[in-house]
Amino acid sequence: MKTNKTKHINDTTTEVKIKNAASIVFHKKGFSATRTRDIAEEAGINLALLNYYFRSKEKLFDIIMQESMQGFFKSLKEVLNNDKTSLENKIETLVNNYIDLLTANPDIPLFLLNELRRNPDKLISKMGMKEILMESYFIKQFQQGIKKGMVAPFNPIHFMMNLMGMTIFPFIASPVMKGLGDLSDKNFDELMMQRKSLIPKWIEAQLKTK
Amino acid sequence: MKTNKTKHINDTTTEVKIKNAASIVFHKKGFSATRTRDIAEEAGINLALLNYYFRSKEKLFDIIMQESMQGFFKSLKEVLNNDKTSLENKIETLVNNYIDLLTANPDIPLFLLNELRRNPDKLISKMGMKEILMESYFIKQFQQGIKKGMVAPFNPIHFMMNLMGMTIFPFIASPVMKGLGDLSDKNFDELMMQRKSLIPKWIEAQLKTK
DNA sequence: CCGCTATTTAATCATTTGATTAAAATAACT
DNA sequence: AGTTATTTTAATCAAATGATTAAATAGCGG
Repeated sequence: MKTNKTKHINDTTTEVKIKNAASIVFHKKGFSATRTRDIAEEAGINLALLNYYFRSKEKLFDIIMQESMQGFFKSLKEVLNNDKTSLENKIETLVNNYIDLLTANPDIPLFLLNELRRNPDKLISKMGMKEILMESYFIKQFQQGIKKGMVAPFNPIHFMMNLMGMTIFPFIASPVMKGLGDLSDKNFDELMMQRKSLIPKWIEAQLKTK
Repeated sequence: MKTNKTKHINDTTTEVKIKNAASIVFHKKGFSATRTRDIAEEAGINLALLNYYFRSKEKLFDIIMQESMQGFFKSLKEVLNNDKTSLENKIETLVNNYIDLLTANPDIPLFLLNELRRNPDKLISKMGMKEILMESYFIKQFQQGIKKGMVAPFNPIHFMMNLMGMTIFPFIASPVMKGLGDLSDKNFDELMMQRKSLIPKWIEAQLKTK
C-alpha cells in the first residue's frame, strides 16, 4: 500500500494534490454537482488515481467535509474558550477572524451549510457543537454580564445568530448584496472591511438593548 | 398541444401537479441532486410526462427558480416601496413577513442562494435588484433620517445585510444553531418568534449607533 | 358510435459517471 | 543491474439518468 512517503521528495504528494483539488471543486460545486473527473482534472492526475488513494467519491468527500468543518469552527472554539479576554474582545476577534477567513474563502459557508443539511445529526454531534458554546468560558461571561445588568437577559443563542448572521450572511448572499447595492467586487470587499469595526459596535449596542 | 383544460375538472392540472412536485424536490435537494424521476414520483406521474410538459429538466428548473425568486422578493419590493409607512414600520413588517415565510418554507433561502451562485448575473439583473433597494421609497426615508441626525451615516447596504442576516441566516444555519444551543425544533421556532420583536429593536439601536 | 385530439404509459436510447482491472511505468532497495 | 513494491495509466464496466418514441387511453364534438 502507501506506507512509504520517501518517494515524493519533490513538491506535494499525489494524495495531497488530490485532496487540495477535491477541496476546491467540492467547495465550489457541492457534492452532487462535482464529478470525480473534475477533481482529477483539477489535480492534474488520472481518474483512476482518485479511486486508488481514496476508495470512493464519498470517502474523499467525507474527509474534505471533516477538515473544512474543523477549519471553520476552530477559531470559534478557541476564541469562545479563551479565559484571558473580555466579552468585547471576543466579539472583535471573532468578527475579524471570520471576515478575513471568508474574504479569502467565500465558498466555505454555503458549502458547509448545504452538506450539513444532507446529514445534520452525524456531523453536528461529532463536532461537539453543544459544548463549543454552552460550556464555554464565553457563556460564563455572558451570564455574568446579565447578572451585573450590563447585558440584557436574552438567550445567548440570539447573540450567536446575530453575530454570525451579520458576519457570515453577507458572504453567502454576496450576489444578492452586490445586486441590491450595485456593488463591484472591490466595493463589496471594502464594505466587509468596514464591517470589521462596525459589527462589534452594533453587537455591543444590542447587548445593552432591552 | 395543451390548450384544452376542460379535461381535468377534478383536482389540479397535471402540469400544476408536476410544478408543485418539482418545487418541493428542487427546494429540498437543489438542481444537481434531484433526479427527474424523483419529481415524477413526488407528482405521482410517469417520467415521460415531465418531458412532455416541460421540455427538459433545465426548463422546468428555470420556471421553478423564477417563481421562487419572485415569491421571495415580492414582499421586499412591496414593503420597501410603500410610501405610507414609517422606517420603523417597514423594519417590523419585513422581519415579521420573512420569519413567517421561512418558518413555513425553511428550504427556500439556501435553495435560492445556491442556484444564484451557479449563474449570478442572469437572475440578479432580471429581478431588477438594483431598483428594488436603491430606487425605493425606503432609501429616501433612510437618507432623510441621516440628514435629520436620526440615523447614523453609513451605506444602506449595511442595513440590508444586518436585517437579512439576522432574519434569514438562522434559518439557513438552523442545524448549526440547534446544535450550538441544544435546541429542539420547537425551541427553535419559539426563538424565531421572539426574534420578530427583538430584531426590530436591535436594528433601531444600530441605526442610531455611530 | 366515430374520428380526432390531448394525455398518459411502457419500453428503450444514449450519455454520463463512479468504479474496476490489468498492464505499464517508476521508484526503492540490494 | 536485477528484483520487488509502489504508483500511474489506458481501457472498460455497470449503473444511473435525462430524454425520446411509439403505442395505448381518455375525452369530446359531430
